[in-house]
Amino acid sequence: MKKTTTGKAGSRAKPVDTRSLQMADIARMAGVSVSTVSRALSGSALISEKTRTRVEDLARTLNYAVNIGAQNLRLKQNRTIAVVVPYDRSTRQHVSEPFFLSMLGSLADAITDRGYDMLLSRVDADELHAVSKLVRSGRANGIIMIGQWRHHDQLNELAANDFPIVVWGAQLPRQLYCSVGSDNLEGGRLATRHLIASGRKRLVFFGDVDFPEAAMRFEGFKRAHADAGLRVRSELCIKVDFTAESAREATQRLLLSGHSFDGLFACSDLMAVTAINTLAENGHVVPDEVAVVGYDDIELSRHFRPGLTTIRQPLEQAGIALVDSLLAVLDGRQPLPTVLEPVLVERATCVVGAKPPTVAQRGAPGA
Amino acid sequence: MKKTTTGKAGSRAKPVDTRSLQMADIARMAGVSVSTVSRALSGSALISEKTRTRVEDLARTLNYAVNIGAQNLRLKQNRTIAVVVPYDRSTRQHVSEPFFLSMLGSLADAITDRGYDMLLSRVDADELHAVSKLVRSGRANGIIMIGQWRHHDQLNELAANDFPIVVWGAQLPRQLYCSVGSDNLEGGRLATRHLIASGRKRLVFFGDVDFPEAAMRFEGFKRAHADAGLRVRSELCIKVDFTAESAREATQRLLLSGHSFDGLFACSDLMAVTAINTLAENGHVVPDEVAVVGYDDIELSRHFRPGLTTIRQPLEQAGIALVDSLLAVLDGRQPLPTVLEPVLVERATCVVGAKPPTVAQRGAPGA
DNA sequence: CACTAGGATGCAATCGATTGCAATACGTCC
DNA sequence: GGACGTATTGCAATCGATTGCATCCTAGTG
Repeated sequence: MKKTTTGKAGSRAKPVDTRSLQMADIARMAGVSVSTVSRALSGSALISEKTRTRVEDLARTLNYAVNIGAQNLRLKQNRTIAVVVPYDRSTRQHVSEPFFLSMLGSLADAITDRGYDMLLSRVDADELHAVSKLVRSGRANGIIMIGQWRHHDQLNELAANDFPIVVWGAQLPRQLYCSVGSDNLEGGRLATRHLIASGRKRLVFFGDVDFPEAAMRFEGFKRAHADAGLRVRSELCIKVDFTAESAREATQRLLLSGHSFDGLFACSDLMAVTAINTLAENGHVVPDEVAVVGYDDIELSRHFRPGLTTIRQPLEQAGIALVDSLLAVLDGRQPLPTVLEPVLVERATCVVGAKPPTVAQRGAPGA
Repeated sequence: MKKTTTGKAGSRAKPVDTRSLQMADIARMAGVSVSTVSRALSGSALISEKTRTRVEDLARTLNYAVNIGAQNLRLKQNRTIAVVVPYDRSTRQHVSEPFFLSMLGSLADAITDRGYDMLLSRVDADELHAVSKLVRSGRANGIIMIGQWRHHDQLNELAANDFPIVVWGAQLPRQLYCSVGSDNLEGGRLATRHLIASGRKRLVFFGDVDFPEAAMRFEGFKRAHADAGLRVRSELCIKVDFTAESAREATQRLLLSGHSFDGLFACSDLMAVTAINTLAENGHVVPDEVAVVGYDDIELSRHFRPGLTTIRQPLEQAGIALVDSLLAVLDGRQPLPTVLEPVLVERATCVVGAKPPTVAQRGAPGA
């Protein structure tokens, strides 16, 4: 009942099994040894022109492809990079958050371009150490993790063991792993400075400073205030996690609180957009009464009206930098963290019969 | 200079190489054979309780993980599903198109839940046959392709050779492969009927009927007209591909053409949103003058104002159906195509001081 | 013609696991 | 005490490739 895997041609009964063609088959048909086929297909100089052509033609004709698993096993390589998207059970944030998705696209391009395969994996953010299994088990050569979350220490521990990982996120003190991220402090400062420059004085901050990225942006928020001789109003600094619901709630609470404000810096476009919508639903005009600046410049922002001014993270560069850094790590080098320059993307408010994008408006505080 | 791989303990010099731990190491340390370790770790009943515990503990302590490559080679499996996102050089559409990305998230979840890994791969839409290499080379067990594009025939050819593939897209006549998709005809009909029900009579269609999905939606568009005793105005049916630029251009050309219209059905939310913005920039009020319905219900639409009425494709179900169908195919069965029910998502126009979402408005034709 | 250099090819070990079958150990029963 | 059953364990083949080394063949040279 078992398949007798003799060297005989065997019964060519039904190809139903799609039992893949192997080198041995090609070898037999070409009348040479497996070694020769292997060498011919890998372009070894040892093989004569004539033989190589014959083997190559045969392989092409039969639609043969080298079994990568076996090849990898033998060569101890695998040309695969795992991209890990942690998800947080508590905030229920997951892979479909728009920013992550854009990042994925950018990574897919960069990885493919370099001839690697991309393995996409989600892990519970509380089980980050589990990712090491991807490498230990030979699934992937190395890992790109999107976001540090609250797990700087876990990441450090991994890196301490020479684990090939590169992280998208903030550059932190005493960081053992290589990171790629935009300059969050500068980003926060740019956004805030923009609001201040347009005459806003009572600025709201939306973000969760438990996340390193958000903490840095908050730092920038404070610096910009200091630079302008303004003080940060702690009652306007609100902890909002990266979900739309959280932002909606926070906005409503803010309106109810009665604190006045005329500007808002949100740590993500999603928050910003939700805040704007919530404000509008409550009869407040954006940007006249409240100017809003977001972060990330996701696809959404490009189509949103009123135009959402935001801080763009150069995602394409990010994908490339992440991949190249990881390849460097795999190559035994120790690449330095990459800090990308965030860019303020100022979008004109294109209301019907759009006013020119004047910057120095002054509106009555909301609520 | 070469590594002498003798059975000796060898020089434990530097673990720099991170040369991975193997079963042989565990075996040596546990004082048993490799076979025993393998059985112990895979929970074979042949192994005594005592030995198993010892081996398991050792493995855990040493942070050992079975080399999946070798395991797969031996077991002739690989528990990996490749998700292929074709990109089209001509329309320059690629993986970051919002709808694709949402689909990815949904697939990642479904695949992970079933204990498979997900390999993400982009291929040139003109080289679709190249995907078969992923399976022939043992990279993945099967393939989920997102979108049929214009390549029904190529897909059929693959499927004819018992190639394990499942496709997200329309169900077409004489289709050999398994597809999962929403009922595009019904979707188009729903959207159109909604426009007609709100009193619109001169409807624009935006889409590229070279894509089967769009063609079906157009069919629904025509049916709804017929049902209502209206005629389709061919001068208002415009070929627009799935990019924002194309939609913007088309809208402008439409406005310049002087043809009057009071409703618009776009084959994607991206088109719809772009059209709305372009209309607004040209001084036209949506939805008063022109009512717009999109397709997909991407994240963007949830946050867009005026609220975008759209046809939702149930992505979560889609991901699950795609994965389960593929698993069925891999299991040798022939799953039937899945047709998911599209849903009309009606969003109130939430302008400041929002009017109630009355449906029966009648506006002056644009341009 | 014998000898050799060197080009082309094949043999067999190897990568790190799994598993059929043989071998061993131990206890029980006649 | 010997035969036998059962519970464990190990040996060795195998998965599909790559590659060091041996072998074979041919042509060139003295």
